[in-house]
This record gives sequence, C-alpha cells and structure tokens, in this order.
Amino acid sequence: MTTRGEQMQAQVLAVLKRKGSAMSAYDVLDVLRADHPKIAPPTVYRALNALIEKGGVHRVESLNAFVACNSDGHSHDHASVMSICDDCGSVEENAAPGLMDNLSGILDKAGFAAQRHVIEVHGTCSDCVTEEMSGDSKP
Amino acid sequence: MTTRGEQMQAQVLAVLKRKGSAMSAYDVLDVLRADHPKIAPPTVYRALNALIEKGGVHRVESLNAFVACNSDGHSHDHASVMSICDDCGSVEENAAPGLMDNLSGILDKAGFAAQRHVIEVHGTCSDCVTEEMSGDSKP
DNA sequence: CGACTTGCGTTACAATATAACGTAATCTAA
DNA sequence: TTAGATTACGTTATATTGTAACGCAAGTCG
Repeated sequence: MTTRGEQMQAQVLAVLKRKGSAMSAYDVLDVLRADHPKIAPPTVYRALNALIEKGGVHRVESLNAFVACNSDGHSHDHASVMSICDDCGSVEENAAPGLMDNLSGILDKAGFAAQRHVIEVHGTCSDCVTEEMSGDSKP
Repeated sequence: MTTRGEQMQAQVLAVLKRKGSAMSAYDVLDVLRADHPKIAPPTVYRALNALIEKGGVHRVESLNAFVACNSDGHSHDHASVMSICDDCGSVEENAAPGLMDNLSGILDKAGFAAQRHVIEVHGTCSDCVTEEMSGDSKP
C-alpha cells in the first residue's frame, strides 16, 4: 500500500480530533503549517479524501467542512445522521435505525436508486440549549 | 415593499425553471449575461437568497447549487427530501411524511433542538436507470 | 419639492477546491 | 543491487463559489 501519505493523513486526523468540531480544509491547512510551512491545499484535500474513504472523517456538506468520525464504537455504516450545532460548531453522529429504510422505501417507489445519503440537521445542541436557559445567547 | 429587485428574481427563477435541474450561481449568471452583460455575482446571489426565503428555490448543499422548487402543489413545508441524479443532474423533491417525526424523535432524545433539515440523496433517477439497462452508462 | 430610507449594482476580494506536471518513493524482476 | 515500471506526492497555478462594503438610484413621507 501507500505508507507514504499516511503520515500526513494521521496528522490531519489528529488535528480534526483535537478540534472536535468541524473545520474547513483551510483551517486544517493553517494548523499544519506550524509543522510544514510549505504545505499546500492539494496535500490537505488528498489526505482528507483518503480519510473519508476509510471512514475516519466525514464531510459536512452544508458547511463545506470536515469532522473526525467520533464513532465510539457504534458502526456507522456510512449512513448516519449528523447533528450540527450552529452555536458551538459541534457535530455529532446519531444512529437512526429505521430512518434509512424509510427513506429508501420512499425513493424506491419513485424508481430512484439511492447511492449516497446526506442527512444533516442544523440546530442547537443540548449544551448550548442549557446555556441559553441562563444568560441569553451571546452577551 | 421592494418591487425593484423583483424583476431580477423573476428572471433568475425563470432560468432555473427552464433548466429543470440544479445550476450553480455562476451558471445562472452566465445565462443572465445574455440580457444584462454587466451583471455581477452579488446580484444573482441576492436574487437567489430572496427566492429561497420565499420558497421558490432550494439550495442543494451537496452540490453548492440551486434548483427551482417544482412543487406541483404538494406543500413542502420546507422539510422535504431531495433526490439528486448524479447522471443527469435532475433534482426531485419527495414528500417524506413519517421521516421528519422519526428524525426529530431521535434528536430530541439527545437534547438537540433541530432548526433546519438537510436531506439529500444522491443516486440514479428512474429515467437514467432505464437508460443504463440498454446501453451502459456513457459510451 | 426636498429630506429620509431602503436596498440595488458595482468593485474588489475572500474562501473553497482542483487540474496538471515533474519528481520522488516504492515495487518488480533480472 | 540496480534498471525500469508504477504510483502517488508536492507544487504551481488557476478554477469555482461566495461576500464585504460603498456609493447612488429608487421609492417614501413630510
């Protein structure tokens, strides 16, 4: 196998994991420039795409951003629901058992052969909801 | 009210409807330049955003593109499923009755307050599936 | 008619992403 | 070990998508 780009992939993944929320490719790039001053966008995008293939990273389509897959063990057979907090930027993967079947059923009836599901829900996470209970939004 | 930008909005909507599939803002821009040689991106984006507010246009997050809402009457209470054909680019809105409740239920349990749903399914539409039955994909 | 408000058009630029090319790293076989 | 084939990486350059900000035109109200 490659072995060559894997260091870069590991570093990109580490950056995303340390952050814990979604980052743009250029945010990742800026962090990596600390180590590799001459790094360029395609390097980051290649690492990100490889990681996405492997399932270690998800792309958040509605943010044009990327997030480390924090699957604590639950098998996300690349069809989970992402909940995105618009306050703090946190992104969680939620398993949604019946949902995919439901969706596939609807589309099958229309003759549509589904291949990739993008299910992203924007809103406010439990932490930020709680915070808004006390002092309002952003003082 | 405005009244002033409404011509532009109407023209943008007309372009999207004529096309029938998703277009990038710059695709729309190119078409509009036939009439308005000096038109610039912000004009198009403003029209698109206004149309999205009104519900006449949807943004396709996973394509960074826009599509005219072809609701033939069915009330898409801004929470429908979009099926996107990766072969021909057609985009359909599908009603998904139970789905939103299902989704909300899952997220409520996690304490997440949902505000905007992005549900986009990529695949092959019935027309393109049929075509692929005879001559394969793209000779 | 003149002052006020709204928001449009334009310029300029920011943010996101990829094409393409030369080359360095790895692999295979002699 | 090395010559040759192959892979895929780094770099340069550019394409694509999106927006900040400013000045002025169009509508509004006295």
